Amino acid sequence: MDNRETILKCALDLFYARGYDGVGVQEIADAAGITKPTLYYYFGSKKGLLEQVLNTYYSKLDEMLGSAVSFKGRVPERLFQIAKAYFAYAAQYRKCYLLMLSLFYSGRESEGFQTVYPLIEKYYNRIVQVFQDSAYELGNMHGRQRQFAVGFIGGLDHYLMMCLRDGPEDETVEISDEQIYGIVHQFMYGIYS
Amino acid sequence: MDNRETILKCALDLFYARGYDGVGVQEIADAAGITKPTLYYYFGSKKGLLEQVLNTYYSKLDEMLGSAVSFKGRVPERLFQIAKAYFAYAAQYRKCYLLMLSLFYSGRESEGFQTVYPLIEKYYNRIVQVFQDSAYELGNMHGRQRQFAVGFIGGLDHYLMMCLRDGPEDETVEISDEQIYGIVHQFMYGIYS
DNA sequence: TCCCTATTATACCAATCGGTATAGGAGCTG
DNA sequence: CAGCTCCTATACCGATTGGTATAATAGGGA
Repeated sequence: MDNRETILKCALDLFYARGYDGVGVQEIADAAGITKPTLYYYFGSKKGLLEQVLNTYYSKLDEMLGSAVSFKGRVPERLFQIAKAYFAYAAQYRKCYLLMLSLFYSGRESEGFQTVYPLIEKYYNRIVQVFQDSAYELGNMHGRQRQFAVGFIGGLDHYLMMCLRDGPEDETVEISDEQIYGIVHQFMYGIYS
Repeated sequence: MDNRETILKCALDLFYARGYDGVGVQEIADAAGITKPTLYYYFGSKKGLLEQVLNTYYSKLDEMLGSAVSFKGRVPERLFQIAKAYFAYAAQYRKCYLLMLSLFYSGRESEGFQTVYPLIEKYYNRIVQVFQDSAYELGNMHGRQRQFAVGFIGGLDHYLMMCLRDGPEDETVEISDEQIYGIVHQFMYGIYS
């Protein structure tokens, strides 16, 4: 593993554990076993480093979600495929996923939020599109496509955070198809069914 | 407004906008028009200041949720009452609510998370209890009370964040009973109904 | 050999970090 | 008046912040 990759990995670990603002550049350099100029040679600035961390791992989400979104079928099945891809990503790239989540929830004027926002918006719109495309099946949503998308992703995010955050460090958390099905089902049909 | 209150208010504003780690003590003192020793006289440390900010506004949530939780009725009606109280709190104490949310989502090893966690856990357990108490009505939940509670609060939180965060600063965001009813209804019966 | 580019470390910068030692003023009680 | 408590500001602490000027390395092509 070359220096660049080592730095990326250490930065992710530290940002995940203590937050973007809570970690200094020096500390990342120490963890990676290099010095600050090396870090600045590759990333230019602390913000540049965060961008690279996020972009590197976000591209994986984009891929994994891609095939799920284009899956043809009825709405429950499509949402299940999406949730499955989403969960698989979150489980595999757990730290980056949780880091993105925490940045998304952080203050609007913070550098972290501003860096992650464009990425999040991108995949939000993909999910909105899914509901949009399902208008013939779901009936008139009265413009609530966005609300559905927000509710759907919000449910997944919240569930994942609770599952992943408390799990053992550096160990893959298994989420079964039954669990995923249960969550999607609840979203579709409520808790009474 | 005395110095203590001024400091609390300014700290909340700044923490909300740029995060706990993103704001220095000096900046808070400047915003409040006092000096650092005054701040340290009242709060002892930066963490102490955060604790006081959170406790001050959290106690309101505790009150507002209290009567809603003890409301007698069937599950949908109870959840509606809780959601209503929760939304009222979030709208009224918007910055503190969103600050708590962002701290809750931040890294486990950060000071912010550790400060807010005990508070969050407290009201989470109250909601879990509601589902617990409704076992006779919801049937065997197979120990999923916690999952229901997480899903319910997660839905409210996510919805609120999207509503409140983008709204105009220092202006109350109105959330109608119809909206609240819609969200609770979706939680209970899904999006198909 | 010489040069060029890519990569790295030493040593430094001003500014800010959280926090404090010290002392002075205001107001009350005796 | 003295003495006390409450509150506040000046001035400072060592450590760390994000970031950089400079130069030394190493390797490849000519």
